[in-house]
Amino acid sequence: MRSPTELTAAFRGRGLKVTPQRQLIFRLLDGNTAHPSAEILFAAAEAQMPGISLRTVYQTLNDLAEMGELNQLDLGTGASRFDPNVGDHHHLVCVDCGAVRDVHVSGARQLTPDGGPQGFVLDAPHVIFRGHCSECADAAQRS
Amino acid sequence: MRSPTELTAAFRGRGLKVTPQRQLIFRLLDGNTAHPSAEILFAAAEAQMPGISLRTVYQTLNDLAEMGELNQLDLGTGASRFDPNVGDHHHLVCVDCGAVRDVHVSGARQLTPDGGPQGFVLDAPHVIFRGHCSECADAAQRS
DNA sequence: TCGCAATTTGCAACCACTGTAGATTGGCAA
DNA sequence: TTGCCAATCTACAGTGGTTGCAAATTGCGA
Repeated sequence: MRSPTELTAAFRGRGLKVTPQRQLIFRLLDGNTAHPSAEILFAAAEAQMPGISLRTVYQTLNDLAEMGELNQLDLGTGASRFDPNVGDHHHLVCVDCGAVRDVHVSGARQLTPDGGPQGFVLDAPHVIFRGHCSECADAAQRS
Repeated sequence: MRSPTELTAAFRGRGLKVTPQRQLIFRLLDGNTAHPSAEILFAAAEAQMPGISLRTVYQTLNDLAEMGELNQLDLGTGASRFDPNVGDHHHLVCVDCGAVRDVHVSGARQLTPDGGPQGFVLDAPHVIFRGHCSECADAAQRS
């Protein structure tokens, strides 16, 4: 995702308006590596701008995703997670608490389906490592 | 997933009962490579057993997944997809129509996160290739 | 500064899925 | 073979995540 300033220009260039609500969401996402859900972002936004609606958060996230500024991830954690890092990377997912961490995986770009793409026109592969984060593994150990 | 006959024994062995509804679902999944959703399976089941409930389909799918006979896949297509193939393989997903195809990917097992597992205890990686299947790519071409 | 299209908000609706309860039934034990 | 009872089935309500809609508001180019 580009900086809040650059996004402001990008939105205007598309005929989209730049509202205080959107600027707040830009700032909340800028440099955010927590892979927040819409609800989590809404909670953070509400703390700074009481009265902002969840609907507006969804709307802006969808706009950003459509512009390619944001990756929407479906990792089986219940809600979609939003990732402002749109570079080449992959994900570690804790199946207990839903924590998500970015990771680089060398060799991932070179992966191809054995036997060819089966007629599909394919994007780059996405690698998901599921498991238990240290906190959850520790908690399970103790119990 | 094992054969319907073996599943019958496995269910009884766990103190679970084998009902006509469950046997039907076993048969619908046996050798099924379509990665159906619960709704799709329900529609197929209802055709052969009018009156069967969606709740029962979910219940049985959950039981099978818990027993490790079925993989539940969250691929961002709206609903969970169920895969009776529990061997080592990966997936091609059409982002237009939601079609899913099994693929083998040589080298996938060897993938690891650069910089180590970050404290996570990890399962085997899962590789997802998103793209457009031939039908959807053709349809987009024509329009 | 104006005007209008884009946006925001609140709320209803929708989809996928799960909880619950009462009626039913598989399957073991006698 | 029968009887019992826990497991199951169905119907329906409820939940969580997300989108549709309409009325009121507002950004921003002319």
